[in-house]
Amino acid sequence: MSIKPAYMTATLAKGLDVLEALSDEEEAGLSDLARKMGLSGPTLFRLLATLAACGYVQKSAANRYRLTLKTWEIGARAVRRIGLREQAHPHMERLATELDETVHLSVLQGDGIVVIDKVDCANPVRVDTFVGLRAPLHGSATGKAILAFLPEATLDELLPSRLLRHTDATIIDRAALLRELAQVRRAGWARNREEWRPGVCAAAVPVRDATGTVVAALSVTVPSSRFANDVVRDRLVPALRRAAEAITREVTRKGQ
Amino acid sequence: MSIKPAYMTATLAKGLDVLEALSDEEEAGLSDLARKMGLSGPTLFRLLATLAACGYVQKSAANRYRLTLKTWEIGARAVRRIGLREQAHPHMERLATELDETVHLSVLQGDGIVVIDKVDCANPVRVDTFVGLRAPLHGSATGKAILAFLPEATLDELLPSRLLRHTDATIIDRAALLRELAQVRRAGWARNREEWRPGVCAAAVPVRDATGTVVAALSVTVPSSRFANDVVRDRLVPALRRAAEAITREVTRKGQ
DNA sequence: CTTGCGTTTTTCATATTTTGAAATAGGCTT
DNA sequence: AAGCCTATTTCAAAATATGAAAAACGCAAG
Repeated sequence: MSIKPAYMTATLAKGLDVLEALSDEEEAGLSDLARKMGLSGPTLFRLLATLAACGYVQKSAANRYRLTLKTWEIGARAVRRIGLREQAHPHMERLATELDETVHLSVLQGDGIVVIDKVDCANPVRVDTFVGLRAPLHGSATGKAILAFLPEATLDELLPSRLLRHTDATIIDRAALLRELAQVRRAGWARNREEWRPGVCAAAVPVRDATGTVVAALSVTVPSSRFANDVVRDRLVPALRRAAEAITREVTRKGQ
Repeated sequence: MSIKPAYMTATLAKGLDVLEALSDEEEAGLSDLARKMGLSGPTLFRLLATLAACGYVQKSAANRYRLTLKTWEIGARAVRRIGLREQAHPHMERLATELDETVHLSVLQGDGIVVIDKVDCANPVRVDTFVGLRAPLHGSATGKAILAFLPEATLDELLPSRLLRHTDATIIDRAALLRELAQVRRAGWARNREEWRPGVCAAAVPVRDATGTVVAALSVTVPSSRFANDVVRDRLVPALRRAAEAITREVTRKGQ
């Protein structure tokens, strides 16, 4: 993974790659991993020993390695610093109950969005998601709701020249996406109709902080069967908007 | 941080230390951090460049560095693999409502416990905690509830020879702690009376998986003023126990 | 109990990488 | 414009990481 800019300590990069590789699997053996990553046995052995010594990885009696929760712990502090989550949560619960749909709070992270909190609905027919889930910017309602309010320069950096196709409905034409983003800006909400995962739709609104900057997005993720246009317009979007505004007020109050 | 066992690639260890150092602060400048960590400017510069290239760190226009959510994202997958959380959450909500106290789900991680989920109570007088919080094994109800059911060998490894004192009430005598753990085993629940943080008490019960192994602990964290003995015995503990059993049943069912 | 294969761990000489001093370039303040 | 602090770049020296090969395991099958 990752490009190689001028200054780069190779060993650290390799170690981080190991971390990432491990996060893909329940657990892994040394030689398997070495093959998969193109590292020599001894090298990976030492990287893993270091990761283990630093507490990022655990080695079982059977010589299998797995991630500990240390990365998560470190990251949790970063998430906590965003704040927002505690203040948003009660509103998300209310929303999930009112709409009986799964509600997500997500933020921009790298070239995608990441779900930092969610509240499941009671409805047994629901989409499988989880806190920590990453979604593409151009293929998610959340992504579009955030993209639409970004400075143009940032947007250019974030959008790759070739938008990846995930389903038949994915918007891969840059101009078309920009048109849609303009529409999102006008309407104040974004939608995703099976553009990333078949059968999955969503509606999202931006969440602003006290200064009016968009810092996150609030969304409901809905199976296609329940995503009729009028329901979205008359039920989902108004409720989302109310919740987002309530969150902003909350943050503004708490902020001072 | 961290000891230096035989096999250890120094560069990776340094890079990980940088990650940890950054997690302590909102953001940091290069020279400050270099001083604080005892690294030379250029070295830290390269480590940060690598961390940035790999997406773990972001560099602002003003040359300030801060963690991204990448560590959290990686860790979130590990947490997700534990499962448990989704299944436990509804029971935790019920418990928080019933008792009007903050409920935590925590697991063993390194030489402490880490909160992997929580549900706040409505009561405005409550203890400040957060998902991702780490607590000492011997100074928390959760820690004791987990310790008590560990194989003796593991327990020996986990408990340092000198238990750290956090408050006047902290149990720092190993023999006393072992006696208390025996008591926890007998009673099936553990308590913490201001042993870690002044004013903060808690009661915890172990959570077992389908095989009967203790995999987590469920706890209520309560300000001292509400932690009367009879309340704990008659109200908190029975409710905790019911919830923990319900979670175990849930996990057992879902597992097959 | 032995043999043998696959894995992990250790050793070690070599090549590479990392390192920090010093020089350079930016920024910001006065 | 001068001064001070921080970030970057360069570069030769020094420390480190590297992988081949050897050694140690662990395990399954004979």
